[in-house]
Amino acid sequence: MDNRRPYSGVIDILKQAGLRPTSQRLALARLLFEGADRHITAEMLHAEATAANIRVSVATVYNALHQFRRAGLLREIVVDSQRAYFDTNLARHHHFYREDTGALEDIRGDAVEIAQVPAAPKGTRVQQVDVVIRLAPDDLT
Amino acid sequence: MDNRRPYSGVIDILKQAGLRPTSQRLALARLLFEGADRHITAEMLHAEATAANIRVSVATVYNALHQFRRAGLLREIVVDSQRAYFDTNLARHHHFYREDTGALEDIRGDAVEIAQVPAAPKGTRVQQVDVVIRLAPDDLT
DNA sequence: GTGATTGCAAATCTTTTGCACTAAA
DNA sequence: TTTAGTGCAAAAGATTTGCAATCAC
Repeated sequence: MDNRRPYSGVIDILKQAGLRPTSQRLALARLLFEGADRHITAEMLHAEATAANIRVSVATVYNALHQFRRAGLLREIVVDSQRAYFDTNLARHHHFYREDTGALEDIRGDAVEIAQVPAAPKGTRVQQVDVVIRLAPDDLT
Repeated sequence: MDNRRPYSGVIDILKQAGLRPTSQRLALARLLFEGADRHITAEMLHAEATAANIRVSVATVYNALHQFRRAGLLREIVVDSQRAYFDTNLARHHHFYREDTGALEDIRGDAVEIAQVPAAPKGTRVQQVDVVIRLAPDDLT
């Protein structure tokens, strides 16, 4: 086996997901998975890649984000009806969302207790329970 | 006072919201508020208006929806990062969302118990707590 | 009248698609 | 090789904007 290549951690992540470790997927995966957990939009990721001198088209960023999501490497967070956010934190958790700035912040899963979740309607099953706490600036004028 | 006009209920709703009861606002408000509570997108409302022989432009539908929301007559529900849904049910409540069909269903506010909601970060206040239970078809293959 | 409201079309923004080109295996 | 992946530009879908025409008061 060839273990001399750098970034083998990220390469393995991609391989296990059944995705060819192409140079742009690798670069995007490094931005996403090598640091701390993060919340990101396609536009943000594309800008970061560009800033890091990685040439990727917007289409490829969208492709990669959705491939990563399908592979279970990312989770989509729906907090804005105009743009999609992705979260690298896969643990069960929830979010604070500042509507004015668009900033997202994690809430640990065990910090919110949801009791008596109603049963799913007939013919359906619960896929996920999302809790979003929307925040506004606390202007104490 | 002139009470002979039809739809005075809806007219009053608009007037109290500080919105001139123009013919298209009136027609849209009737579609929205005269029946049972409903979940609707701009596109759906425009199609309904058109089907009811009401001539309104798409832009006016968007304007009206946002004016109604600002006036507190509607609530926006964020369940899809591509389109905005509006809800005429103003009571505190939550939603089931079928990702495959886009169908929304209310969950009574008292049917979900959220315990230990964490405090809002410094400088912010909680505006709203949204719980979305995402549903998938229960294929018992 | 006159200021708010509308319609229309064009613009904008995010996301997707089609297709020729390139690169991984 | 051969097939998946990429870039680009164009298309698509939702929403907003600019501005002249129209309507409520």
